[in-house]
Amino acid sequence: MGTPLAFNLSLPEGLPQELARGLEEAIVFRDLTPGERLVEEDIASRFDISRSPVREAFRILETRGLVLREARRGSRVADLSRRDLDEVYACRVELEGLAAAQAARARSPTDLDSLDERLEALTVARDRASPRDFLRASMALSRAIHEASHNRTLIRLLSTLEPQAMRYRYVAYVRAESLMDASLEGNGAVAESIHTGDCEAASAATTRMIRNAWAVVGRVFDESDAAEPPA
Amino acid sequence: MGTPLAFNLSLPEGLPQELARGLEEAIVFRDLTPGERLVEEDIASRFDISRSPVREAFRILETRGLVLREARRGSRVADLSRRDLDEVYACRVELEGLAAAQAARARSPTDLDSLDERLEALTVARDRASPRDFLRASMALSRAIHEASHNRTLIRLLSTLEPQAMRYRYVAYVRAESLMDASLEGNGAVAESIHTGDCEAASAATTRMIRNAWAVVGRVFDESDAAEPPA
DNA sequence: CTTCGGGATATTGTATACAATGGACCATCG
DNA sequence: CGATGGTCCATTGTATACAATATCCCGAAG
Repeated sequence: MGTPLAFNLSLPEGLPQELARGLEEAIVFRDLTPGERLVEEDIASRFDISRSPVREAFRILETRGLVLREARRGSRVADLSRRDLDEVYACRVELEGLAAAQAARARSPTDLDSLDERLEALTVARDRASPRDFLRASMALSRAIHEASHNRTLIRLLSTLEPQAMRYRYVAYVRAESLMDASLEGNGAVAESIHTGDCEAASAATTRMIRNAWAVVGRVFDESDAAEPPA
Repeated sequence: MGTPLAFNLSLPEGLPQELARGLEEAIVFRDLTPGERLVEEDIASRFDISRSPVREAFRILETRGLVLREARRGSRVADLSRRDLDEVYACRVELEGLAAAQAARARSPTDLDSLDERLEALTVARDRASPRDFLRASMALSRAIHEASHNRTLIRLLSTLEPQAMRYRYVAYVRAESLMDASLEGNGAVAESIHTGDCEAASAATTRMIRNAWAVVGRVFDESDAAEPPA
């Protein structure tokens, strides 16, 4: 297990949200390991806050599939498994494809600027060859695409699905940094289609990219032992 | 506005979940009207409980798109709009299609029994010509299909999407009861494909059914003034 | 040696108390 | 008469206290 929870709480967006963001990063980057128990009082005292915002943060993470809560039995970090990976990617293919198509149709000039900006940042992160930075940049770009769809319901669904996917991507990027190149290339193609306004192309480029990532990330996952065997 | 919150709390599944279920029905069936403010203390005192479980219930409903929460400004029932309707249905086409396809592949004998049972119940509800009963039965059938996919991530996503759709379906069924016939027929076709195990057919039947419903429900919605004009 | 039961303990679920903030109302001033 | 500022109040956000329950440990019985 990694560094235990070394982040600070600012509060521009509410304590629970801020805490959830920190815990989410800790889970994605494996500072909190799969299956690890999360005790409300522990987290609360660690950040010198009460259990109320901690509970709310746990609920947020539960809707993102990162934390499992069982009534009166406590919470724990969700396990990683090949089955879960397949579930997440099957959903991503559909929803990301839809997001790209709608983004290509509904995009605004502001959206395109945001897209270009974040694609540039992704390139920079790739050159730094840091899986963490690359993933963060990739997450930001994805969100920009989702926003460009101007479909708030879709954005809501994707915001609860993407963090779950990030965990598998992180495992894969650490073991095979070259994967970042493929991701960068795929995202470039998607961005271009969105610029053009070609819905079909945007959707096709996206589903192709994600299906490809699915295959590779899945292979790397099977070769690693990132999964926690059920105790 | 309708009967204000006339349901009781049993507690087989936790107080917040039970409360959320009741409030969800109240919102779907318009006992709580779009835009209506939801004050934690009011609900709490009405059911003789404290604000804690009420807050948790609100959060659950927020993830289902039924309640909007703004920091320190309180919660209110989400508005209905043509735009929101289109957003929800665009997502449903993709996710329900995927669920049907995976159900056709992964179904177990138990799943098929459950499917038949609920399809039968749907027929009965149609004959009763009660939009409420029909919707409840329809929701149960949908869930059975989702469960049959054995894709927990997909189930999670759909459980946060479907309640939002129910609101629009309710409005439409009240104004045009004949819509229930179309729904029954569509669901029959889907169930048959799942029985057969034909993924393609199951997916196609589902997307066809939902796209058709989208068109009709949208038309009825436009003709009604179910939407709350932004104050 | 294993199994069953009972009590202690750790942890969550709920209730209540307190703090902080946003909005409304009203008076005053330009 | 309209704008501006200040005070009050309604409501949420956070903290703390209390209740309930699942789990673990240990001892006794088979």
